Amino acid sequence: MLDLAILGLLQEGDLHGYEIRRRMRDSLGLTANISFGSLYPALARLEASGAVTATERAAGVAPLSSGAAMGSLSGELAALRARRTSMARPKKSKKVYRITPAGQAYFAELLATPTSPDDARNFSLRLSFARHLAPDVRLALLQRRRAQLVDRLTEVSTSARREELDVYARCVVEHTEERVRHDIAWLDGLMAAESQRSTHHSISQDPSVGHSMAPANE
Amino acid sequence: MLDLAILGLLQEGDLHGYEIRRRMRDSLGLTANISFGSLYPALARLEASGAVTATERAAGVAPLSSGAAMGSLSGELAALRARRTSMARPKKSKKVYRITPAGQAYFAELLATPTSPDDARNFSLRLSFARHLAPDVRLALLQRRRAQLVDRLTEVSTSARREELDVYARCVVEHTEERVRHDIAWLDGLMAAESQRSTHHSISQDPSVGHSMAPANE
DNA sequence: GTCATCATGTAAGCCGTTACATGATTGC
DNA sequence: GCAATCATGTAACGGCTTACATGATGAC
Repeated sequence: MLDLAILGLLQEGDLHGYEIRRRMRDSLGLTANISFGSLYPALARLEASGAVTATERAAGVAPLSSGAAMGSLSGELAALRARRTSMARPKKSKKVYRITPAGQAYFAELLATPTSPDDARNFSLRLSFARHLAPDVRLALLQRRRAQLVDRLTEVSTSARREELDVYARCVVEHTEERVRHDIAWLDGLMAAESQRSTHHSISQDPSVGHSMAPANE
Repeated sequence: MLDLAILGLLQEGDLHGYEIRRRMRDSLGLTANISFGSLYPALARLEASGAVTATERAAGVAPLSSGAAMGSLSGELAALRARRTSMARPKKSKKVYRITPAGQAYFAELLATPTSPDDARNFSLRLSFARHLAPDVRLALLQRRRAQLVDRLTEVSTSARREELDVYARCVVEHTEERVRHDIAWLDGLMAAESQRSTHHSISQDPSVGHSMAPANE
């Protein structure tokens, strides 16, 4: 789950850990901030497994962007220069992560693999990265989620001992049910949009819009 | 969290583990079934700490309540039948749990204590049991939750780099935001109902309605 | 110069899961 | 008698949190 989120964010551009956390909060549908205690070990693991590479940015180095398009080259140079000039090996410095081809493969695998506790969080995360999926896989994702919600709805209405519940418990159950219905309607809307897109797919293949390959911002 | 749910359900009447699990699914707002691997150890812990007592049905042991009010009548019959028919001490039998005064105290403490990861699940659970709370504590619970959601909303709208997101990520974020707004409106409705109730509190103190002290069903 | 914020990490532990194993009850 | 379901448990493990510890950067 964490791996998927990290790799997905790194597809948009190079980032350091702190920034990854911020984006998880407000780019993904995540309710709560992920903790550093799980983020940094995850990054270390991904680096060890070759899914990402880390370039250690030393103190007082100019940011990437100056003139060129992709930043890591100047970044590496800057890091080297900084290491030469000032401190030999700063104990703590900003580490910028970049996804590798192996990491991209891993990401694709994670994204396509259905997960066993297929809850809302998992689904939201996958949907956030849905532009990396083939249209049919994407549609399957939506349909699978819809089927789950429908299952849950019928299950809830079947039990139907709602009259025995007190006001508060009942209102929680009803609110839950309402939310499920609402989510189903939402999914229906998304699926409709999907089929519309698929009819126009010869015109614009890539559903990505308004996306700038921004480097890690400072 | 689990302890709170278990004890809360046992306040409605005696239950065995399997039934507790079912009620967690459809009486509480729980999305997924709790697993037995966490439920049974939790029950064992609660029993060891004296918060609940377990009467083993069909073990030749008479249930607690011979003549008294609470309704384990069917339990007694089952025990009698089991004693008549077969083995003296079956290795596995249905265990019916009952909350103790100590358990009720523990429940009250858990219910009133605000939790650090104060997420939706925690809130739903507490709200389900809100009839056990004093009106002011209940209102505080609602207000605290509302404040959190509002915080989150402003936080999300502050970041507002939504334009940089692709269609899918953006629609996830927007749906999340919409859900938060909807939840806030829901809470507002609940709080309005609360203040209405408080104006009539001399007429009916106990907000519990339509609740039958059902024994563990078979 | 010091305070808040940014930034990276480690250690301990909780809470829950999956997978496994077993026994009792009920319907046919 | 056999299958499905009800019912109780154990063992191993995983993911994520809190609390702790440290260092760099920028504002004032």
